[in-house]
Amino acid sequence: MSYVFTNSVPYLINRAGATIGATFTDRIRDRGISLPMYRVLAVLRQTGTKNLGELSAMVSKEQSTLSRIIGQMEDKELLTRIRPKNNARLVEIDLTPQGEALADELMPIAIHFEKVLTETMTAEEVKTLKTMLRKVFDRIEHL
Amino acid sequence: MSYVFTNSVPYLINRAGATIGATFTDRIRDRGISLPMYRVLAVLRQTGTKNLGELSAMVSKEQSTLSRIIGQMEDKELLTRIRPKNNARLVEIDLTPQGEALADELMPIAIHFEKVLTETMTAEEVKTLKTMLRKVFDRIEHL
DNA sequence: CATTAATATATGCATTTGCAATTATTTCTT
DNA sequence: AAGAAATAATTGCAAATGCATATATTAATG
Repeated sequence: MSYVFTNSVPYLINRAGATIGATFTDRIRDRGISLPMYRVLAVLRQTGTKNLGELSAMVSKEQSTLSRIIGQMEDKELLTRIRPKNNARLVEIDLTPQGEALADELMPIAIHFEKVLTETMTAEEVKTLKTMLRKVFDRIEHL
Repeated sequence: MSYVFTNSVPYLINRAGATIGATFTDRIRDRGISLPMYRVLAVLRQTGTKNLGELSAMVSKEQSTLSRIIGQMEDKELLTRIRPKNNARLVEIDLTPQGEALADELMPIAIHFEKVLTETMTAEEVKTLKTMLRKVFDRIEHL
């Protein structure tokens, strides 16, 4: 079968991702945070303490960009950055109570997105979609 | 079932999309074009003449950003920008022969990506993945 | 145990991006 | 047909981004 760009996996993923991201950004703008900031809140709320490198991998942002985002979030007192005494090249990033509260406040929006995006799919289709998205991600290292 | 951010559709889509994009960018850097530029080449090669608004929708980039990207590509003589006589608020964008040649040159890379990303899936799984990505995109307007 | 290598984060700087406002053209209304 | 509204593209500007480099700390090596 011939290759058609607008039918390719990267194209379809980017189109969906960019559009969801723009819409979510609109929805959280009034809270004064950006989409990458939301992702940081959500990851930390879910998993607890992370250092910058781990967070960078989880939110799919360059470490240098994320370093600055974390700095801004620290200024907003959404999180704290502390260098552990036993290994001072790391920086442990933790949500403050305000950060946790904001993450909790935004959670219903994210739940709503998930619901609307998947409500016309069968449970099986949702499962396959997510499994394939993980598989795509895992295949990138073989490119 | 409880909501888990890193298991959500937006998270999984963004993670896959951002990582594919970064990898593809690495792969085309030596040709002197960016990922958005590649997408413009690929869409125009596939579909022919487009105006800015149409292109913006197809490559999922803000019109203002795309306007500048198109300007750069015009400088590189990859495409032309013409205001049609019959409707001069539009601008018709077309690949030059050099633009077509570059699109053709990059096509094997895109084909390779598609192959590697999907080669561990069944045909049925690929079909479901793509159908669900289109469905996700279509659902965004209901958010 | 002193040097070198490796790891983790942060910063300098040029480029890219997105929002808002602007310009240009066409369409609608009366 | 004139003025208002709508549509399309562009530009000003501040903020975000990514690459390269710098800084700081820990680990490895001779």
